[in-house]
Amino acid sequence: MNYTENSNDAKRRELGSSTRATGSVTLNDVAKLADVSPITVSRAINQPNKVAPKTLERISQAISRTGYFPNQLASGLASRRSHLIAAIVPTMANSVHAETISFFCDRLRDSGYQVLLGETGYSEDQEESLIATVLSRRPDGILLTGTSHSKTSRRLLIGADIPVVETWDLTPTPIDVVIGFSHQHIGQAVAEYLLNKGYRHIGIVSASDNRAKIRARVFIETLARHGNIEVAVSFVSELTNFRLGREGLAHLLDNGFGEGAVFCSSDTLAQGALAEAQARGLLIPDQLAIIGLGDQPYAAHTYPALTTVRFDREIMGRRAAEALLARINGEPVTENCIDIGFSILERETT
Amino acid sequence: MNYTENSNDAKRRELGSSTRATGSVTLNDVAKLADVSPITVSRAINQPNKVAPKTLERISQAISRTGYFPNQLASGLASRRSHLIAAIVPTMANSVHAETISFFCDRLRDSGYQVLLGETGYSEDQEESLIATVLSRRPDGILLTGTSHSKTSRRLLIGADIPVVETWDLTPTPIDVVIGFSHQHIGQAVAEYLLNKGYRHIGIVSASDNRAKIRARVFIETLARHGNIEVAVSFVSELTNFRLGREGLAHLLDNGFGEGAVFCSSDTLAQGALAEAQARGLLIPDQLAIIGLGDQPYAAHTYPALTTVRFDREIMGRRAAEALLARINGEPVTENCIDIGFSILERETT
DNA sequence: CCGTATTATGGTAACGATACCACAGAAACA
DNA sequence: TGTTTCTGTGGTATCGTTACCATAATACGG
Repeated sequence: MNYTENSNDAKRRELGSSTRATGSVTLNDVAKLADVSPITVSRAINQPNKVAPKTLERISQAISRTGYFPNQLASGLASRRSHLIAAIVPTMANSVHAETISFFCDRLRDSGYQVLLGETGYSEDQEESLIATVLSRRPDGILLTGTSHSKTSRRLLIGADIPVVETWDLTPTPIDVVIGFSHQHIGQAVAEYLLNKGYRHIGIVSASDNRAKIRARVFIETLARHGNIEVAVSFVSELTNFRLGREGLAHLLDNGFGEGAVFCSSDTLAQGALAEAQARGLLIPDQLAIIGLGDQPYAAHTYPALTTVRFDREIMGRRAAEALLARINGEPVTENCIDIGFSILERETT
Repeated sequence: MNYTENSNDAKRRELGSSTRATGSVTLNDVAKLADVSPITVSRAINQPNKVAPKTLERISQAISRTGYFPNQLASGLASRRSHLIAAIVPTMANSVHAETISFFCDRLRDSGYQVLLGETGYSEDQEESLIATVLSRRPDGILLTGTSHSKTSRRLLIGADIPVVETWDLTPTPIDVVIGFSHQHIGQAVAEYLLNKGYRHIGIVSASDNRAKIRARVFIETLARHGNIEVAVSFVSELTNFRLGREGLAHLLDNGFGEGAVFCSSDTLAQGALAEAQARGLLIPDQLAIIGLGDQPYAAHTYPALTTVRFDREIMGRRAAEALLARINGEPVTENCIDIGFSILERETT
């Protein structure tokens, strides 16, 4: 009964348009119009200096006349270069990551690479499945957040044989390149800073993601060792927000923490803590000192201005992009472990 | 001189491995091992219910034995479904957009679609070139921020013949579907709210992106019409931050704006303004009332708590994803203009 | 037990680009 | 002028997958 259709199909094929034709303009159409071979059009687009000026002119006219634009899927398949870079972050809802990615995109903009985004929600399992999914797009490189990955994740990444940049942390054993800062050192540095300022009654309001936990651990250890101080601890979830900061400090205060200094594991938490302290009428920093982490844009402008730990997200995002591009282009990357450092910005809350 | 190489190549080809072989496991390898045809493996992956259980079992063993994972570039090329959705935002550094994208990704996670990210930096030109680049990846759908696009952009998008969702605004003439809220109505509603509260001395600290300018215009018009009030105006850049909020309010106060109410075009600006007011010892809201926009997580917890205009980024992100998926799957989308509305949350700063 | 509907599988030809090699003609050199 | 290098271009095969059609095998109803 569908004989008619079949013969139609056959006719269509004879006429040169296949059953699966999409109607969209292809490189071939441009080539025909410009009266050159497809490969020359391809060269005109990708290596124009290898094509004679007159030919180039004819081709670019044909391109604009047909409204052609390339199909990067086909290009990626044939050239084994997808011109895609995957970026995997815990969550974009945390503005420090959003900012890093923003700088990362900026740096990539004019390189012909585009960013494939994935969120893990701080879960290693989800990271693993995300990595598998993302690798099936054959990205030319991948940006990861953190240095802690499941065995399978590492295996997949190594097997993919593409540049990998890990960020937000340091490790002596990166998969490929790591760009970040030491969370141990931050824990220690903040502890020592507070000791030097003379604080002896110290608490911490901390998120519970891996990196925050490391900072908290070293912070607590350092204070125990150097000042024989027992730290009052209040852990909140991985995802932090203003409310959790208020609640975290409230928890400390309601459980006997009087006056002293509190290290908050993010500026968001610190800002919440600040509000809670003010709501309770505590004098800052005389009765309660607060130090945050991240140097978010608002940190310099809270009232009083927030003391915080600063690290440069612009440098991290940009250098991550540069490292990936360098690796992709086969340039040697001399350092595979880049410490961007951090600093403590003393403002008015300590 | 390279005859030897040629004959090597020929030999290699005879042996079945071509010059361009990549070494990676393909569907064919799996098919051979499972002793079925490639197309059956493809079906086993994409429509497992169409394959006999025993065959399925053999294939999935072959897959895990070989460590195969699919090449989505090839898949996309052959099936004309890239399973890619492009998301274009002004900047991820603005947390309201980052959040929207986060919810958007969440909703898409288990659908097999992934997000290709692009930032326009609030520039229409950059949006245009970004759209062209992105479309060359043949995404199955695209999310845009705002409803104002260049002619070329519109032409490209319509030509691409894929679902398009515009967000963050409303328009009677969407390209395809629009999900957002009315910036005119916000300008009017905030003006009326302040009038009803009895304020007669009113200022505005506003960003200068399209949507903020529309809100500002209607705000000013409404106050002129209904209260015969001349609004003190302080415009800042497109990208807002805390500092600009302080400076914006300072500008107003230094130019003769005494006591009254100020509408800030984002909570970020409002927070900065709040700090500036406090630094100057102004009583809030008695001497200076402030209303923001966005209901950022911290807005409920500033001290005093910030009155603001709220709209639901979760709903916007999620519904945008759902609309795109529905369109892609050919389901009818009844409404092509979805107003998610907004509300004024009265807290302590007004 | 036969004809029909359904299920499971395969062969072949795309999808739209680039890699690889070959080669003609121009330019450079002896 | 003859030889060699360089420049510009094209032919063909391929990248790894799926669409389309065909067909064998099985189930089903009377």
